Amino acid sequence: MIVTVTNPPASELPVLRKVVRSSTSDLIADQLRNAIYNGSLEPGQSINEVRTAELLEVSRPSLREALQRLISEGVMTHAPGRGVHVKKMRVTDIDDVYAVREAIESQAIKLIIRRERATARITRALRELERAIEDNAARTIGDADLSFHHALVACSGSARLTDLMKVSMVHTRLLSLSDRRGYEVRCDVLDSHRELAEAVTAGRESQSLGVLARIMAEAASRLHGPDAGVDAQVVKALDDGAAADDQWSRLRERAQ
Amino acid sequence: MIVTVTNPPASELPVLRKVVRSSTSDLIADQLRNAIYNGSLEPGQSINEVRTAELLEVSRPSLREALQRLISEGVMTHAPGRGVHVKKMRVTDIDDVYAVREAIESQAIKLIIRRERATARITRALRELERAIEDNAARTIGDADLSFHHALVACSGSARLTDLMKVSMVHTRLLSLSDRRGYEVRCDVLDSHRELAEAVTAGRESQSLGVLARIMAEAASRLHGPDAGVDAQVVKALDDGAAADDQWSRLRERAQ
DNA sequence: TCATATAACTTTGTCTGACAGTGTGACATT
DNA sequence: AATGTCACACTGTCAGACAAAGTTATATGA
Repeated sequence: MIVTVTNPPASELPVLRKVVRSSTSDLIADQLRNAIYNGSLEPGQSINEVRTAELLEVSRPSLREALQRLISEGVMTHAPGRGVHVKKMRVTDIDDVYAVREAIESQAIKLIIRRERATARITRALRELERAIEDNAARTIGDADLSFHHALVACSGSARLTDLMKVSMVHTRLLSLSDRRGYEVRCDVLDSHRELAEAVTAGRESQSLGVLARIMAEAASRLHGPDAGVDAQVVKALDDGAAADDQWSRLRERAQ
Repeated sequence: MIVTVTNPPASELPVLRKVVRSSTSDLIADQLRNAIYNGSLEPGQSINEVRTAELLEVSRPSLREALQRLISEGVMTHAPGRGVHVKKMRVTDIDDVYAVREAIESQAIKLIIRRERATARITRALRELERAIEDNAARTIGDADLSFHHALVACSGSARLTDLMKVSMVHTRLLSLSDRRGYEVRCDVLDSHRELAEAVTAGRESQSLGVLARIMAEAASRLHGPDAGVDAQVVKALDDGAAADDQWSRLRERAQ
């Protein structure tokens, strides 16, 4: 069989991947989203368009495009005439966010089990969680916790569910950050998550769903808890005080 | 107790609602989304920024903001250097969209039953569906079908699930519109939906979830069906040929 | 002194115009 | 037939502008 050398079919060059070029507004949205996720931008904080655009060295239109993105993700809110603010979660948001997460993750579990998908990522994420708990830093544990749930959904192989999970992660983080008690974690995270990982890996559907429901309910009730008040005005920073990204600490100051 | 007359607390004037002022980009996004939903804008069609902006009598930046919105909703896609196109669903999208819908609607059902929420809207939507089936117009039936599922989720009272359902509706519509056979509906929609409505209203959780799963699976398999090919290049218009909005038929022509 | 009204300032919302970079199609060339 | 070249169209991004809306500060009157 003769194969021409010039212009070989894609299958012959499996090394080459589709080139990904992100637009400016994509990059801006990513930065802002990360800044929110890691606490550099606090809930309720307003985004000054000119200053932020200057800081990022982009034009105002590009920034505004990115903001639209974040607004439709529910990560920022738009107050007409008053601009864009980082979404500040209220008490009513707690159950709502966790309802969505239970929807996404339950479905992911069903898909994983029914389609018998590989669960290596989940066990790997569980090990990361174990390690984070040893370090005993709330922020690290929180990250590992969310990563675990992301891994769970990613295993399902559903692109859309995985995307939804990504924004739900930010929502969850915003819930904690909007809580006046700041960032907290339950001490029994590891047990329940290990149980979940094992049940999913073993293909025990109803048990998995049960454990998941329990995890969600407990997380929600922790936020609801006595004198919780996600509604609070004052917002505490993350308790391990990990140095926030330089750029964004600057932004936080300058953006008033 | 003395209450000042000026600036009365909101609770005293329950008639007054928060004024909603939509931004231009909001309105544009709505128009484009509707145009996609009712088939005026076909899957794969590209959006010429200058022409579309002229047509809507808005500036290019405002249009671009709206497009960002739609892109992040997964209703349009962005090809770098080549602009924005109406999302063209592929075979792999079928199961993905229905997986998300099952996730959302299952959770909605659970919430409705556990929180014992009113189900009037569902029965009302069912009656609309009955009426639409009598008319025997595929497009009307499709609308009523989706409205039913939207009503179901809205009943749950979860704002986020309801929002997600709204975009899932457009995704579902895009699935049908991307199918070369055009718009079709199963003849047994009514039976299954009536069964679902009754089960939910009666609070029978597992039965409801079962019926829902069946509805989703059947809808997906219809699209997968023999010689289906959502991947198809040619796209048939809606079969009842309801006159598409004047403005948008113009756009379709002019936007190439 | 407190509350309201006026003024000054800031910021948003939107538009116009501009221009380099990239994609596209026609045409010439090898 | 494949490649190279050119012109054109469109996108991606920016700077600047300005009215409208919000915000803060100042002045005025009870």
